[in-house]
Amino acid sequence: MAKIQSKKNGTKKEVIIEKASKLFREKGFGAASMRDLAEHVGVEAASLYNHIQSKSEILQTICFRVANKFMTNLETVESSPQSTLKKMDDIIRLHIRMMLDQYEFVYIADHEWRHLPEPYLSNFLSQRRSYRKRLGNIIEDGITRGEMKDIDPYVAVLTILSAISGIDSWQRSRKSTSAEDLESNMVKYLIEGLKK
Amino acid sequence: MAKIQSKKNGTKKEVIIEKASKLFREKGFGAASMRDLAEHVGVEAASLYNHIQSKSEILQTICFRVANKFMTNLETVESSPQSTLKKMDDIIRLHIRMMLDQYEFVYIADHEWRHLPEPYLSNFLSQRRSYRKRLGNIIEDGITRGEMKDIDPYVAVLTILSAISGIDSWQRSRKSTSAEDLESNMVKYLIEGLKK
DNA sequence: AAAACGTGCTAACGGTTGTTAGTTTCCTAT
DNA sequence: ATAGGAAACTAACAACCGTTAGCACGTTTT
Repeated sequence: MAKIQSKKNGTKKEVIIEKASKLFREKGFGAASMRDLAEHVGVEAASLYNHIQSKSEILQTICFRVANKFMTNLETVESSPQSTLKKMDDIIRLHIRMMLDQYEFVYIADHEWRHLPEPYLSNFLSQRRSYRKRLGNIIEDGITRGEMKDIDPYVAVLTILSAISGIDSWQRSRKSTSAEDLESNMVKYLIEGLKK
Repeated sequence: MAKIQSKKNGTKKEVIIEKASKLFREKGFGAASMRDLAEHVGVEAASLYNHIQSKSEILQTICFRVANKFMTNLETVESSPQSTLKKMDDIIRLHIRMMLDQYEFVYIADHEWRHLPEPYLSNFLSQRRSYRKRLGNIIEDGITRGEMKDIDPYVAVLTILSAISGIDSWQRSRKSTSAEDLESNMVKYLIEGLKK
C-alpha cells in the first residue's frame, strides 16, 4: 500500500495541485515551469511524475473540478422553488464566495482553460456554453414572469459573470473594502440592475 | 533613407505589433514564440529584430498605447460639464467600443500585462490604479450629488470594468446578439444599476 | 526474511526559447 | 554606375522546456 495517504487524503498530489494553482495564476500556465513547481513542492522536477501524469493533467484537474462545482450548484438552484431573482442571487453569491476562497482555482478555470489539450478543451467549452445558456434561461424566465426588467439575457449573463471574475483584481489589493462589503455591494449592483 | 515608411507610416513595425497582438491573445504572451510571430509576418525570426528590440517591447507598446488612450479620454470626460451619470455613460461606451474594434489590443492590456518587465510593470499598475481611483471619484461625486444610489464606488468601478472586459467571450462567438444590441443592453444594465 | 511497492534521486533526451553575429540582397540617392 | 543603408537571410548560442529511464532507499505486505 501507499505511505502518505494513510488516513486523511491530503495526498502529495493534492499539494502539487495546490502549489501549481498558485504558480499558474502568477505566471500563467505557459510560463510556469515544472522545475519551478517542483521547487515550491520541495522536490526535484522528475519526482513530480510519480504523482501526476503530465503538466496539463494538473490543468485539467483544476478546470473540471471548478466546472463541476458550479454545475452541481446550478442544478440544485434550478430545481428549487424560489423566485428567479432569488435564484440569481444565490448563484451570484456562490460565484463571489468561490472567487473569495477558492481564488486560485477559479481564476485558472476562468483564464487558463485555453491551454487545455484537445479533447478536454472542447469538453470544457461545451460545459461552459451550457452553463451560461441555463443561466440565461433563468433570466429569460424572470423577464417573462415580470420579475426582471427587459434585458438581453445573454448580455446580462455575460455582465454578471465577468463582473464577478473581476474580483481577482480586488484580491491582489485588499484595500479599504472588506470581503463582506464587496459581496453585498456587488450583489446589490448586479441584482438591482436586473429588478424591474 | 528607409524603404517602407516612405509616405504613410504603416511601417513594418506596426505590422509586427498587429500580428503579435493576435498571437498574444490566442496563445498568451508566454506561449507565443518569436518564430511563430515571424511566420505570420512572413519573415524569418531573426529579421524581426531589425524592427523591434525585444519580445517584451511589443508587449510594452501594446499595453501603454491602450493605457494612454483611456487616460486621455478620461481627462476629457473629467473636465466636461456633464452630469456624473452622463460621464459614466460616456466612459462605459468608450470602453465597450474599444473592446469591439480594438479587441486584441485591449485584451492584451487587460490580461497579459503581468508579463511586462519590471520598471514597466510598476508603471503600468500605478497608471491603472490611478485610473480606477479617478473613476471611483466620479461615482463618489454622483452619490454626493444624489444622482446615483449609495454603493461602494470601488466595487462599482470593479464591476463596470470587469463586465466590459467580459465582452471578449462574446467576440469569440458572435451569435445572436449584434454589436449595437450588446452595447445598448450592457450600458442599460450598468447605468441602471447606478441610478438612484 | 523476502518480495513488492511508493517515492525520491541523477542524468539525460530531443526540442524550443529569445536573441546575436555575420553576411547577403536589394532599393534609393548621389 | 556606385556608394550607402535598410532589411532580409543563415547559423548558432546558451538556456530552458516537459518528460523518460534507471537506480536507490525505505516502508509495507506477505
